[in-house]
Amino acid sequence: MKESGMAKPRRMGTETSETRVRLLDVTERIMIDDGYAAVSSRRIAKDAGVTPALVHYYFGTLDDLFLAVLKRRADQQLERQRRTISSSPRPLRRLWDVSKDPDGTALLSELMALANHRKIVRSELATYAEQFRKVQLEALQEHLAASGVDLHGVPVVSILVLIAGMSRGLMLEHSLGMETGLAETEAVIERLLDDLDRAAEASLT
Amino acid sequence: MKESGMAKPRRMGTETSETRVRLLDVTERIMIDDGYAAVSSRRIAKDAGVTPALVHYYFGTLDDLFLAVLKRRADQQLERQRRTISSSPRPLRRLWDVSKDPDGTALLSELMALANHRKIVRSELATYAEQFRKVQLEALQEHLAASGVDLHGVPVVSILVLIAGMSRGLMLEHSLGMETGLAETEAVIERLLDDLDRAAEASLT
DNA sequence: GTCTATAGTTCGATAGAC
DNA sequence: GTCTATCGAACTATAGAC
Repeated sequence: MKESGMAKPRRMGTETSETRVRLLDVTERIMIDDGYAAVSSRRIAKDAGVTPALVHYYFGTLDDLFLAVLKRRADQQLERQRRTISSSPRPLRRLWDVSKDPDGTALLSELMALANHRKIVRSELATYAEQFRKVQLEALQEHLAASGVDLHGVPVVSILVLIAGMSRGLMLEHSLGMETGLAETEAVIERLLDDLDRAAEASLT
Repeated sequence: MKESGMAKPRRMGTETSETRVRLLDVTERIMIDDGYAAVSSRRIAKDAGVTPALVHYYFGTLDDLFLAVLKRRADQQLERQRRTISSSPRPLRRLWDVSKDPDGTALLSELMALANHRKIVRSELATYAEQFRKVQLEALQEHLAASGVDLHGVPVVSILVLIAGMSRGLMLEHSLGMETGLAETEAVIERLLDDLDRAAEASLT
């Protein structure tokens, strides 16, 4: 299955085309720098040095393009994510550092905003996001169960929700130009995660 | 100062016009329901039952309209916010409940997304957001200092950043259709805030 | 595989009548 | 205070030449 559903018999570029990859790269960059609303076939074409028609040749509609951006990112990260948690000695801190990546966070924020008024993007994004959380939860639960660390009644999944929410939140406020409380809060969270990681490490020895 | 800078000598409606208020209401509703990208003079006019030209008559440009939406909301909330914290027996829980308001959170999220590519919106929003945080911080610091509660090294401002970030985060994930971990995490945060509130109350008696 | 040309929309904003 | 009429620009998407 290379494209959505039983589409019209229209010509469409191959998955491996270099141009296709470049168009995805350019689209990601526009979304990160100027927001999803700045994405148009003309803008993409201009930035990529091709003509607007090529965008439609490769992706059909803009919805399909957004879905392709989402799918590529998500597939890239999913397997890596699973390994990250189960192989790192400090999985929580590692997860936090990965979540803090400015580009990734910005792109995710834009996709979430986009999902607000593109039904197909919403359902795809929700599916991926749930999948991510479950993969992370499984790996983390395994890790913490083995170490027998005490969370004082806090569900393991809440640590993941906290990491996801606060990395997005801090990044958003920072890119807005806010300052009050950001650095302190980042430090508090990192200390918390480090403490948990260390406690888990200690119980394992 | 009723409008931005030394604008052209163009006619413009009064601040108190009923139509103007209705246009602001309709614009807020569109942003909350369908996102800022759905806002256009034609859409506003249609929903408000007037003609598109009226939007420009009252607000000039769309930027001015967005700024008016922001200003009205912010001014409404600012004084109320200050009173909320210093008058409630459980200020943190109260702040959390207010922050959870779906409409307010959605509108703020849209304004933040909008700020991503409208310079003037960004700087105004950042100014207001910083002002909010400082007002909250001042009131909260006073409250907590009087009660002498122990935060175990967590800065007071971080509680505010947490409330802001997680209320937005939980709401975003919920509106996306996600489920895993949301209810548990909301409960954890509310327990934490309630505990702090109770501790502060107890030290005051 | 990539291009030109273009149809068909929708938009912001303004001028000027009422 | 509200309307009609309209200009000029940007956009999505397609058909068909090369």
